[in-house]
Amino acid sequence: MATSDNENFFERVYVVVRQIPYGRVTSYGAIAKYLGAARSARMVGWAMNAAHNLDDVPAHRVVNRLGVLTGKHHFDGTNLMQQLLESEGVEVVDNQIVKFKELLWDPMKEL
DNA sequence: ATTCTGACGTGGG
DNA sequence: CCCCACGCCAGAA
Repeated sequence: MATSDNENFFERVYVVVRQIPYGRVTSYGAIAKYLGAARSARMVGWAMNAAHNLDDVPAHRVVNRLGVLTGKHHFDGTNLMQQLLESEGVEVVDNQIVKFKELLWDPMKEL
């Protein structure tokens, strides 16, 4: 894309996050890597912060590489993120996703 | 323009 | 196992 590829880094993240299947989760690093910014995993998380206003972006399905709901603190409630995940059939114990490895949806692998 | 921070990740002690 | 420091890049003060 000659020049249209200059989409905001955020939007790129959104596109990937929006494709996360129901009941699945992914990590910031995985998304960053898919975007070619593996060294900027933080930016993914930062992008989510902006996505906070978008309903199209299920940020609750994005966790850190350990499967921990690190960003739950940013959600409206304290356990909103966990509730959303559990409502999708994702077990969460101690802010950590159970079987995270099995539920992990890697964009590079799936796409 | 400069400085700090941040929902990460990796590595080292 | 826990704690600390560095890298990375973008946005806000």
